[in-house]
Amino acid sequence: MAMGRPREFDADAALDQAMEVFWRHGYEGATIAQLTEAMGINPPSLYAAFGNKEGLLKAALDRYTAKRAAWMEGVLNAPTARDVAERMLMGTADSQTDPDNPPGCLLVQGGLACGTGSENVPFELAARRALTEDQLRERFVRAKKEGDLKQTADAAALARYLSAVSAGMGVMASSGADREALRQVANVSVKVFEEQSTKR
Amino acid sequence: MAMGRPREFDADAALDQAMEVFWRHGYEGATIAQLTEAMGINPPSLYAAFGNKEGLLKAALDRYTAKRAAWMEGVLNAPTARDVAERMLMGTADSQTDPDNPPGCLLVQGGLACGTGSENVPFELAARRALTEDQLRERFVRAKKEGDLKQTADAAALARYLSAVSAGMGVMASSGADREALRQVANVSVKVFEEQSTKR
DNA sequence: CCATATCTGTAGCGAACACTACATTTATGG
DNA sequence: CCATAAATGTAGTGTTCGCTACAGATATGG
Repeated sequence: MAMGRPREFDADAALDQAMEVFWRHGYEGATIAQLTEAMGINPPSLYAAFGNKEGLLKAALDRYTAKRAAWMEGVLNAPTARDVAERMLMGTADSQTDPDNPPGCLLVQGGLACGTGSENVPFELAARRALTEDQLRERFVRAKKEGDLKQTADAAALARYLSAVSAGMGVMASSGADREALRQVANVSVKVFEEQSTKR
Repeated sequence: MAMGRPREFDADAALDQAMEVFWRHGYEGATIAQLTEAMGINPPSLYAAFGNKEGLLKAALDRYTAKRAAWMEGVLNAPTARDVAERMLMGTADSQTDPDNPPGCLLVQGGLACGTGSENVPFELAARRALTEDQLRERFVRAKKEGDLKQTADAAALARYLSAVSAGMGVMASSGADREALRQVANVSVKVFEEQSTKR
């Protein structure tokens, strides 16, 4: 069997560039011309590798979550629920205002409402946001078992709350909120967990 | 001076329909064809009345905030900072899951990141979100003067926090979160204000 | 009743969109 | 060294986008 001509570009490096275009302009605002230029390839290479624009988005989202996995593991490994919340929100504040990437969060501004024909893009983003929320909820269930979170605490509600605050910070960051503003929000938000924690 | 042929459609009623299209599909996802059909007019009437697509969005945003003004006044008239927060977040949870309008918040999903040529749409939305945050901040300054909010409380940070939570709830609502889920977030969020309030 | 001014509907403008046909190039398997 | 298979670059495809020219309709001012 012949194997065909090998790909000349690095798919991961190209995805990093595509990710940034989607991040900055949203799914519908990003054009194939912008994407191919940033990726350093021509349209046929893009379509051969990723199928279509939506396939490219999914691949970029996979890479986005993969890159954040290590950080997220560090968040979940914090000793207490309160520390999980603090690491989560402070890390979110910092990454959403990191000059090395576009402001905000790809999973938020990538496309909350889309036009006819792209209806599942918002669902795609929502599904990936939900994964983080699930991880947090399970972590808080564990925190209750371990006793650092009150038995009366609602793990699902707390996880949803953290998810909402992160998304809200993403909205603010996307329109220019600076790091200090987001850290203020994080600091206020964490107080909820101090009230829900057992005294030490 | 001649006055010309009078307009045959009701501008406010047409704006209500345009608002809903922008709300459901976002600025870039909404097409002129969808807008004109929903508004019951033809493109020349739209352009004569609102200039262009962005002008129509601004007019729709004006109407959106005008319609919410009465509700917002009720929020700010709550007796204490804690009650302001509760009314704000509970009302947000309800309106963002009201079956009479699209899920979520127009000022959030209308367009956080846009393509080349629509760069000021996100700023337009952000400016209007900032107005609400300003109102909240001033209300919390008043609450400190009136004594129901601790003197150590940071009015600006609390306003930003409420703004972030509302936006985050909008993100969740846009992807199908139900009313109960948003109310859970609201309930958790309000706890911050109980800690920042003076004992009674 | 006419001149002027504005709205309305039809019809279509140029540009940009996502996407692809096709010939060429570059690898592998035998 | 040839047949096969896949990626590439050029140069488009048809469609949809926001927007508008134009002619006819409908009001007012004098």
